[in-house]
Amino acid sequence: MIKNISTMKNYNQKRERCCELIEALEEERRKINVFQREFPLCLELVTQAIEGYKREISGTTTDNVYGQSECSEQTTGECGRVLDLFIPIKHSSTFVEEVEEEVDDKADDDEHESHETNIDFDETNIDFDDKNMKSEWLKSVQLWNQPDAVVSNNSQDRSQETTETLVELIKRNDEAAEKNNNIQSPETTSGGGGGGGRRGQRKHRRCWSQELHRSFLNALKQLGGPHVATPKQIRELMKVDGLTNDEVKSHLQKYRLHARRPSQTTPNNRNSQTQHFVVVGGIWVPQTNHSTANVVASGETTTGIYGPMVSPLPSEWPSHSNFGRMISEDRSRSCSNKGIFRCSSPAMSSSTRTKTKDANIS
DNA sequence: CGCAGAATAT
DNA sequence: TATATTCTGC
Repeated sequence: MIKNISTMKNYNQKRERCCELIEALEEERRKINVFQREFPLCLELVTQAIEGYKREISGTTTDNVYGQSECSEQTTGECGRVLDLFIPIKHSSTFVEEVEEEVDDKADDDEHESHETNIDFDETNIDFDDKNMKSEWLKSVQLWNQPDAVVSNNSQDRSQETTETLVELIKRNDEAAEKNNNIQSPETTSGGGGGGGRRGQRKHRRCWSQELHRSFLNALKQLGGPHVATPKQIRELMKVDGLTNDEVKSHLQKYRLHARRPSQTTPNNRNSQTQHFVVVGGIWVPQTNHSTANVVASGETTTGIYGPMVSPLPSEWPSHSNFGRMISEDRSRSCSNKGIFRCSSPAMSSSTRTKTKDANIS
């Protein structure tokens, strides 16, 4: 009895969900269509997924209730994966969202899904080079999430795109993502009118596109380097709408970490403190010129953002790279030391800085 | 309190 | 690994 009810309910849920997904997928497919050449497989996969779902809600009704997992295997190998990957795109429908969130949470807590209720395509099943696939997919997903901005943007450039690589597409995607970010971040606040609250709900991940990062670096530069610049200042300088201090702070933290590590690759016999300086200097002075760039470039091939970020944009930097002009802007914080900072004693490392600075002020 | 930075979580 | 969140000290 109860079982039946819950079963029914369950089924309806799934059905609803499928419809939703189909719609979403179809929309997505339209979008991918534009990139058909670049993402033939994606297109295919999405198409298959759609078919799979359609079959699911039309044909195999009853089995479905119990046979969800079966479907994932049988309907299309991809189907399950596709769904899996698409789940994160929660469109509207609070209900679905609710359900999915639970799933998410559980999955978060322990990757081992024992809840029979839902579609859990064991991620571990997916062994073929899904790792790559997935990341690619995710990127694509991001892409499709973009408002038409991307589409138009891309279709516009399309002619040249023929020769462009995925990477470049993705870059473009990044840029658009930035726009998107600006839009979506403020929306985080309240989940709509009602009871409100809705526990923590992590913020949308800010994606630091190249543009954004460049802006960040630019601000950093103007402020006198990663060690003197404060998140707030940076944010103000960047003038990016929707960018929060926390985000900048986090990014800055990461940046500093990256800035520090590569230093070890450049064994600078001195003490570690000296190292900081050299390297940091290298980063601050992103001259295309090899001697300095070297420090960074040779150090890390890994990141792709931090090292490369500096060198690949030669045209950008030199133009405003008048380092002498330290826009000392304002703020008590970023005062005096600016000009002399870099040449000042190595002893003044990041940790010391704050105190020194404050001491100077007070 | 707000901010910055480090530490930790996801 | 990249970003978010929390913890601390000022």
